[in-house]
Amino acid sequence: MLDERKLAVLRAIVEDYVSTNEPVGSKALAERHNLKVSPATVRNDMAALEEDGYITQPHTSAGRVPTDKGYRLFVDRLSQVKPLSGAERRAIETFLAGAVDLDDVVFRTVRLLAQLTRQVAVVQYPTLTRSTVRHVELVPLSERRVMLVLITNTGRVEQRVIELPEVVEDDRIAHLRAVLNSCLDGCGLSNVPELVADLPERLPAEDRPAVATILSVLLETLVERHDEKIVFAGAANLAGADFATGLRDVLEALEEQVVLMRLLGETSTDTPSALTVRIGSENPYLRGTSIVATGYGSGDNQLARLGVLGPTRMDYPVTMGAVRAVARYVSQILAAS
Amino acid sequence: MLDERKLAVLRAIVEDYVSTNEPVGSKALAERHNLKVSPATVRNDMAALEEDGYITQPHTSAGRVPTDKGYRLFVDRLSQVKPLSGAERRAIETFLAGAVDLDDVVFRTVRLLAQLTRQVAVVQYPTLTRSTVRHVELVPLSERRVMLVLITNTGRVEQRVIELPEVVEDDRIAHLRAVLNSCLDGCGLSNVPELVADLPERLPAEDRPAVATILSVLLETLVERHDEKIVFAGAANLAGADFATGLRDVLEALEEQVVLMRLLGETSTDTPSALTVRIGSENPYLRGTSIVATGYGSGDNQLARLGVLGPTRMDYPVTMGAVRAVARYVSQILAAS
DNA sequence: CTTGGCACTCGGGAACACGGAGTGCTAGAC
DNA sequence: GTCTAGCACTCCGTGTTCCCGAGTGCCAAG
Repeated sequence: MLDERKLAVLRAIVEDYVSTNEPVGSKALAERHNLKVSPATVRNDMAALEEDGYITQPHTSAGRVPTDKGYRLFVDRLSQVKPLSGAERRAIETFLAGAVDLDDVVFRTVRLLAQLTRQVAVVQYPTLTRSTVRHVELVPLSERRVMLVLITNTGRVEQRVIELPEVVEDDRIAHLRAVLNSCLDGCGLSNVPELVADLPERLPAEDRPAVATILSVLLETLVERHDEKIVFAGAANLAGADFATGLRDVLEALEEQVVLMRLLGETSTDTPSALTVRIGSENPYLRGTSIVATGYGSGDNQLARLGVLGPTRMDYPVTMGAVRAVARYVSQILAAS
Repeated sequence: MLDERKLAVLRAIVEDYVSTNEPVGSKALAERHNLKVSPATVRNDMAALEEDGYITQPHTSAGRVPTDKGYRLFVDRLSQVKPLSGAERRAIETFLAGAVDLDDVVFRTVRLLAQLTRQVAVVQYPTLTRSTVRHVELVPLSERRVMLVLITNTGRVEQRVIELPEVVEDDRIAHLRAVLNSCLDGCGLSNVPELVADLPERLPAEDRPAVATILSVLLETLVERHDEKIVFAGAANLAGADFATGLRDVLEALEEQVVLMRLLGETSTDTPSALTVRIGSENPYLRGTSIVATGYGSGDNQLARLGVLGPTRMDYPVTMGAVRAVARYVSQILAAS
């Protein structure tokens, strides 16, 4: 059905359309890519490709434009991920290496990815659920208030101010901190609830109200944000492109954590480190956009996802190369810290 | 020069233009606002206003549009800040009260302000420089690494992982923590450098390398971010409006912390809690946009600034009301925590 | 000083023509 | 059977013209 040459024609159409943003016609195609055949032949192939739904024409007597299905075939079979240049790689490395804390890593990553791809970059914060407790800190602030600080092995820090039901002396707090740490240190966050379940019973009765309050806040902290935080950058890159769905919808989705989450995470397949590409109508919301995403984190310990979002008419090989490279580097950085 | 009626005409022009987005003509003006005079008279007044540069006409034989100077006069003398409705006030209160930590307060504030004004909201994080140390924490992570956590009275938390030059035992760390806290607790951040200056000398010689490392990181933390962090929300609200300078520039500025900082902060007058309005060309960058901003924080202790950014053609009274109200509420929330 | 009248000016939309790029089809060449 | 050349056809987009209407500026009268 689709012989070699038809595939070559499709590839050429995608490439030309992506770079020129204009429907591509048979004549220009036969010239620019040396297909060794005449425009008429190309036309026949195009007719076949259109028949099968890979391309379409905006109007009679205009050139052809790839459909979502066409892009899909292109991504799956006709293109190779394009590796970054040496200069780009070095730039990534030095830029990410300068980060001082987790926030900074995420911030720099998203900026970098946006700049590299000239699209909107999206990065999910490393999930708490799969990480482990590195340290729990209780800081007395005043007689009735303590601050709970939870530090994970990914460098994430969560803090809460807790209003205690009664006055608790500082050395009791210190003791409780020691108990908590001995109990939780190094444990996976998802195990925390069961690990602290019997804690009140193992402590003096007079401490129980305070302990209960603290634990409830701790548990709340764990469930509340576990993988919700997402940041984006590069919105300015949307200004030029025109979206089927309207710019407004895209901007709204970007600020809606939940939607963004779905777009990025929906595709957590069994191999999360693989590149995921979702094209146009394959997306749950935002039908007019494409998303190139992947997981990051070292090896088996996948932390979260990152990727870029852009118009379906994007340069997939380059974008995929950038996403993959950035994911690798940020994984390295996080593993090292 | 500008009698009562001319001012009324200017006010009417601004109001009509803001609500309709179309140049307003003499006839419509005389009808809609009951000015008790004929269109011809209004035309004479308009000619005078144009002569003085308060309004302009896009083309001959089109209606008039306010200039930046016209908006300025409107804001300064012709309008009153419009207070929020009771329902809006209650909504603000409950929405902000639900915040769990500083990040959350800032996040909710910026979302709220964007939604309330249907513009882009911008909020600067409470500055470190004017706040005080609430607690310093040193958490041993491994033999050669500790985490430094700095908690301020505004609820801000900064943390850094520090690589020590040599192995330091845990009880030395604990001692150092105690010393640091007794030395810094409650002190203004700007005083920290001098307060820790002689610290190495007051400690055993063997600790000095480690202390020096830790202090240098601490000082770095203080200067690095002191008032740079700014977040925005509501970019989707830009989709409809058209900017003189082009949407792309606005989006770029929003992601450039430095530019945003200048836009928001340039106007730190001697009374920072006052509403600041910058109209169009009065802005350093982004000539085509207006900014309504104010400081927040309780009374004399101004923490940072917040505001909204939109097209010069915006509803100033309403926007100013919303900005002022949100600033007040967030000040309350922060003072209480 | 205000008002009604009037001539003038443009901007923008509708109608129209036209050139060009691109297509589909068919008949002939390899 | 597959490729190629030629040809008629179809629209898109652009440029042109025309016209209407909203709005103005000016003038003379109340």
